[in-house]
Amino acid sequence: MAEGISVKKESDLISWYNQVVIKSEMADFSVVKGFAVYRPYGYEMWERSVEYLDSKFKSIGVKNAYFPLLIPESILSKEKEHIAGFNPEVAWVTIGGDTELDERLAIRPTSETIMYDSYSKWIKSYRDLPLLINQWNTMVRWETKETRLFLRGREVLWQEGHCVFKTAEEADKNARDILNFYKQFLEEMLAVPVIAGKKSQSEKFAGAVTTYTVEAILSNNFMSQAATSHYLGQNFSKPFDIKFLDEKNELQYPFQTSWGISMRSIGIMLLVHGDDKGLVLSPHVAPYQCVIIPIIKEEKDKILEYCSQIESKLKEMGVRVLLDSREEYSPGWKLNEYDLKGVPLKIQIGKRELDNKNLSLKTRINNVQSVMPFSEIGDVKEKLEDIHRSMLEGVREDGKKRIKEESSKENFIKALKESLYIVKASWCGTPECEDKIKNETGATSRLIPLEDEKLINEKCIFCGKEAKVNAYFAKSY
RNA sequence: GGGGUAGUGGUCUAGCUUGGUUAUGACACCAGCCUAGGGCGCUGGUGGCCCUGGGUUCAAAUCCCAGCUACCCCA
Repeated sequence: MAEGISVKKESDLISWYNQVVIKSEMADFSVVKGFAVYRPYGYEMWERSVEYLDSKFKSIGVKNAYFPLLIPESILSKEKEHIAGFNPEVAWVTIGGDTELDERLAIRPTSETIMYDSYSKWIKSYRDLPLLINQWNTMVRWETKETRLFLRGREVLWQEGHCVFKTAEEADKNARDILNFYKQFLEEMLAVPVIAGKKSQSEKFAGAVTTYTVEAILSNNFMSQAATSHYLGQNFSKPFDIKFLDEKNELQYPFQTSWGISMRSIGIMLLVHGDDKGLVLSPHVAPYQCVIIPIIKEEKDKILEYCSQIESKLKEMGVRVLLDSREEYSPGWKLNEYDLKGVPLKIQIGKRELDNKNLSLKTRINNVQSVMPFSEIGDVKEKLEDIHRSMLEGVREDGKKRIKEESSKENFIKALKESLYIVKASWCGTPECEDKIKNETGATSRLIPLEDEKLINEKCIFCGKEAKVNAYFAKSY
């Protein structure tokens, strides 16, 4: 059984994170670097996430499909920027059995190329568009940096959507609509507030025209990219020879999007909400939304019967509930255990509750205790919604305080170097300037707001040239 | 890409400097008893290729080299 967390979240975020993830039995390291084991308690949250997102995608007509794991080098290399971006982290298959392959095969780092090879055969006419396909799979990127459970692996569970449209407007709208789904998912399911924006030239996806992103703010003033959605323009349709005849019988290259969210989103939720006692889960993804802990001194049978009564009532209401009537563990032990596991609501039932026909509730987020008459047990659902809301709003408020508009270069560098706060500043947006910022501070631009904003300053905060946009800067996980 | 730190039953660890009986302790786990409002108590028990491979030595958990894994710092 699990033991407590021995590191404070504030003093060492990564040690704390590893302990929380492993001790709560969400995930574990395997023998291969960067390849994690996701255990039932963690995987169940991913399943819930998949279910939510899948129905969102399907609501706009996206269908699921499956494309091969392996991509021939010649196909992967068709789009120049794309291969240049991914080449350093591709894992290759070069031998089958004991036969050297004529052409090496990439384990997909992402599937644009292999999918668009098929798309070029399928798309002939405007009547074939839009083509809206998604796949749930895993990809492999050979990370050389530290790998982390959920947050950065060499093998990553995710979904990748790949859509094709007649016009640029439709495609760009699709990329933005999907970004909005991601934002909704992160906020409604994981209680993680995010900021939506565009990526800079150097941070965008290799081969994209525009990369849209949603980023979460962390307690150490880092930002973490939770999902991205790319408008690809005709960058892929041209090299892959995807063409359609329009209504006027003219050949056109279509416009494309690709978009993905991975298990990293779960890791971000853990970072954002966890505390020194362990996980703090939103009721919307928690495997158990509440746990009933019997406290037995006398009248054991009556108390247990009352517990079962509460359990079946909650189940009837559609609440995911666990009745832990194991006698070999004390109530105190169980309270700590379910704190570690992040169960949103604990219900303690002893003689007091039995006699008064009520329930003692304790919330995970703030450890507040309250008493509820059994007759009002229907309010538990509402209580769970309250928990989700205060998790979301609490972090949203906290996040706002971590962002500062800045126009002094000196403060900008100091703030980023020491992660004092997230800096919003006006910026020229060039890759050269971004490179220098990264070298000097260790931070990068995380996003540029979607809507045009009034510039904080007319000059770029770093190089002093003409500013083009406002941007958020922070170190990132 | 460069440098550093660590790896001992499931977990955390002692031992390593200065090589030498049966590898230390706590927790967890198993059996039995006892218990219950924030990690109950007692008794007994199971469980180790001391990360892997090589080297030095009469002798290696201990010294040396390499690899693997995790973590940290720098670019």
